[in-house]
Amino acid sequence: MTAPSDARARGTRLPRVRRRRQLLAAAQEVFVARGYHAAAMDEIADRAGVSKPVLYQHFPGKLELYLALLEEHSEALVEKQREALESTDDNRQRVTASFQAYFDFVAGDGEAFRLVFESDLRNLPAVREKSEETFQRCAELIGKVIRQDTSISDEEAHLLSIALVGMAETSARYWLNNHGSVPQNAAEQLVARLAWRGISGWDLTRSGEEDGDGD
Amino acid sequence: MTAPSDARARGTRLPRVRRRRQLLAAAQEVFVARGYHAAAMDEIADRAGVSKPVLYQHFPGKLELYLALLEEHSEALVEKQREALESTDDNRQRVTASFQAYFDFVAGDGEAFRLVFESDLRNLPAVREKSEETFQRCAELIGKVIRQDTSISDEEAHLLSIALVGMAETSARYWLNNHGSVPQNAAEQLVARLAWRGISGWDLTRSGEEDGDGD
DNA sequence: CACCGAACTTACGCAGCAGTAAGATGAGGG
DNA sequence: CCCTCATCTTACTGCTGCGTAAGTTCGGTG
Repeated sequence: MTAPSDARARGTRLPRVRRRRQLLAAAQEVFVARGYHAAAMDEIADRAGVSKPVLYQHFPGKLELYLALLEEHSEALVEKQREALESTDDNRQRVTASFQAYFDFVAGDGEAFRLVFESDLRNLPAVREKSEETFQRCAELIGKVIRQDTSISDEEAHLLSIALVGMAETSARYWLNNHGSVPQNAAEQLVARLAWRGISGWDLTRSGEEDGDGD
Repeated sequence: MTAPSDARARGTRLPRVRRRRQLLAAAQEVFVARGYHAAAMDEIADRAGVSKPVLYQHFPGKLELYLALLEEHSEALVEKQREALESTDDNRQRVTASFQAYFDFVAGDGEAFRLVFESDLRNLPAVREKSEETFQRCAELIGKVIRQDTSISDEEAHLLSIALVGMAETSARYWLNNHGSVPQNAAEQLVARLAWRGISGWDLTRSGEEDGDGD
């Protein structure tokens, strides 16, 4: 039960780029564990086995350090999502792949998803914008697929995508926090099925329908 | 364009309970606008037309003040949700009512929903627990309905409920932030339809199904 | 009308933490 | 072997903002 990252080798000098990578890793751990506000620059430096001014030789301030991480992981999520949707032409498979991508993102990379989904700095415009932009880009990727294969209006497709992304994000986060009760695979499949049942064949039913009542 | 709340009557003495209510209202405005961290006790006091120590005669500290508001609005949401689900026996109607309740909650009460859904204090256990508890209670209300009318297993029903609540929360928040593009009514209906198509008749299809591919 | 207690004020202590001089240290080239 | 420059350290400053000590005003009651 020692520190998970390298506080190892306290007192070794590192070339610039290597040190920078390590500082980012240390910062991620601390920001994820404590959130932005409770994270102290001293602790980040400590965890990297280095003193505070070194941190300031690599990043102009706490905010920029945080934004670098946020940017990196936001991009990673969108990219994962894009790959998932391009991985197949079958829309049923696309839904599965898309949810899998969300769950993978949440399950991976030292819980970095908390920076993107649970930032305690959303009141800062720069952060809010980045978060929302990421969310929207994911939704837009899905919206494009929906529009492409249906006659749903742009506006409706957009809102439906938002709802689906919200569903993915929420269930993935919940699943991770209550690990152990359900394997990732089962959780993904279940939620993907819910989503697929929701959107598939949307064209065929129109606004007035009652759709039975079996629940 | 004066201050929306009562900084009016600076210098009037108020009986204890009345002052308390007013302080809570002032605090809500500031916490909603700035978030917990950026909210200053001085500003809250100012907005109530009073000096800081008065605040401390009503609440032991910033945190307790915040928790009082969080508690109040969390309870309101769960209650709204409970009423919605009890308002009818028709499950299709229940879904509509449930989403409507979410949208109403988000649309109402000076954006108090931001305290419950977008708190920048989630890293504090007390706050995290309250938020998650609220979320779970909403899901549980829905889960109970699902289980009651289907043969879905408890675990599956629970995860499905989580997904649905996530969908509601996300779409309601998104809808509010991008007001104007769609009327509340339309947004509610659209998302409710997505949800209903997702869960209704779940029993009839089983795990292996392909369910067509019309998108 | 004098007194009392609740409601309120000004003015400060104090702690945590981002960011910054100014100086030490060590690896590599001449 | 010594000079240089990048890397790193110790030790500080300054600010912001919560919480409080001590003193003031005003409505009501005997």
